[in-house]
Amino acid sequence: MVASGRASSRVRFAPSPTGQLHIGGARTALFNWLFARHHGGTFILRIEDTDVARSSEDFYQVVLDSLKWLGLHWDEGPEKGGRYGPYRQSERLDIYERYGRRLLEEGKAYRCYCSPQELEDQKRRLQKGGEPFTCPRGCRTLSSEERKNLEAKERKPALRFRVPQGTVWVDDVLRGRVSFENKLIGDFIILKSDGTPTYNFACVIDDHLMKITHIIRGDEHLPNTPRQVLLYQALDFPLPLFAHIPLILGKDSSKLSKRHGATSVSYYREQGYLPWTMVNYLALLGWSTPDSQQFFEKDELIQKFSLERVGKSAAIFDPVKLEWMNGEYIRKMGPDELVDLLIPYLRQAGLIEESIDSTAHQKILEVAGLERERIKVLPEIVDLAGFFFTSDFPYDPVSVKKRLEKDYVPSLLEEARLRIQALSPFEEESLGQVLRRLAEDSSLSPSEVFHPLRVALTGKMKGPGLFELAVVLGKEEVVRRIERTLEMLKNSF
RNA sequence: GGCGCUAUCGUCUAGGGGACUAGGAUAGAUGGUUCUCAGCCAUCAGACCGGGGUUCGAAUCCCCGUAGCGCCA
Repeated sequence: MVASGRASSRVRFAPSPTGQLHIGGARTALFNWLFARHHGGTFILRIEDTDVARSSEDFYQVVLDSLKWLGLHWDEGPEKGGRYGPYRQSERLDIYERYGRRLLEEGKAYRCYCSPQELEDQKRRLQKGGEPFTCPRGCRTLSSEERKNLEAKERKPALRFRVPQGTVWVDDVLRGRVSFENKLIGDFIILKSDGTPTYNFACVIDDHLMKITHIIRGDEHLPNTPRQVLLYQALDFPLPLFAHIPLILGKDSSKLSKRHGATSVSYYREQGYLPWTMVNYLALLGWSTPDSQQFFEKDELIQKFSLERVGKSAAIFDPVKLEWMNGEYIRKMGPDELVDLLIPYLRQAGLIEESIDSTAHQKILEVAGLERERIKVLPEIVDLAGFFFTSDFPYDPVSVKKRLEKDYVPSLLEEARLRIQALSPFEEESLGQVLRRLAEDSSLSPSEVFHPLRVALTGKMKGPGLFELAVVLGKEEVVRRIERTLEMLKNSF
């Protein structure tokens, strides 16, 4: 099977702007992009927006933005141009019409005058009998006189492809040779009565005109492929190579669709996932290396990717593993890089100023260093580390009850306050010594000292090391927070 | 209803006749490290859809079922 591409490989991703770019579409785009980059070929973006009712300019923009965010930049397409444009099908209607006329003149297509309602009825009727589809009026064999009659009634015809007899063989890079009986396909519409092309027709013409060599697309198109192959043959176009990649399914194992909710690329972008996490995770849905490698850098992924190692069975999208992977990538990141990503979220939460001086930056850097192993998605930084930036943080009731509302705590905090105040220098090591000494002097275990103090300083039971976080807060602030906690306890008892 | 695709731990997967007491990742459980959480380390539990063949030998090849999914302006 010829799955290897040459430098002249041309592949495309052809989304419909009828919704957000979803995970499945992104994965298809990714495999095409990887294939092109691996072989030094060309990655083309084509917009299939002939369905005017469902397509929108907003979605068009979202799809482009999502692809860019993922880093799947196209070589030809909207905003980029290219020799084979236009790259939006809505701007290519005259082309489809031309080819439609050609097939009509060659007798390979005919006008069909049946109404949608008639066709619907016919379909239901035939479905029961298990018969292949034929159009109810027998438009296939209409005489010119009958045709004239119908046209006089102003009924607009659709253009239907005359499927020849025989068997179509589809050679698929991943699935081998699949056969379909022509007579079961039935003459299908190529141009609707309003003049817009059907998916199969527009797709074939564009793929040919854009010189696509490898059609890598979702499995759901495999049943469409024999129709397309028939069109290639009728139009005398050379066949490209097909590769139908497995679908991505939702938790309920039905096709992952917009209905599943959190399935759009933009959603994960907003939720604070890193673009490369998405790419890496998506690559692993349906593709793997012999050693099941989990992490790839960009160049490495391009270098290792191959169609041959794409699996055949559908995969369920697992947000839990995606989250894990995002956490891993956050931990791998350099501190400066992480800080840049965190700042927008801290700003949005009103925890830091618009402008950040070097002191502030330094503090964020330290906080990032302390919290990085806990962050799985970027916005978590707000809940995790809010207390570093504001004294007005919430006290978790459970933590207060469990760690602060004890008889020994007020005197302990009072003593801690005094000793910390006297402490100089205020460093992790010296603070640790002081607090351990305090435990000893009070006949308490270190934990009995650390835990209440942690809640006093952060409002929570969980978080970074006590000494580390205290040093970042600074002595003054630590003392202030202890005082405030004492005040709070006095009032509640 | 017809046609098509697919079928290994809950999930993502490795495996392409003997190296399989079926490997890795994730999620789960347990223990260790530690002031908590997270992380890290160690350990455990967990799968070849069913039935027939082919073969000395089948997760791997073939057939039939079954199930899931997809397509049929």
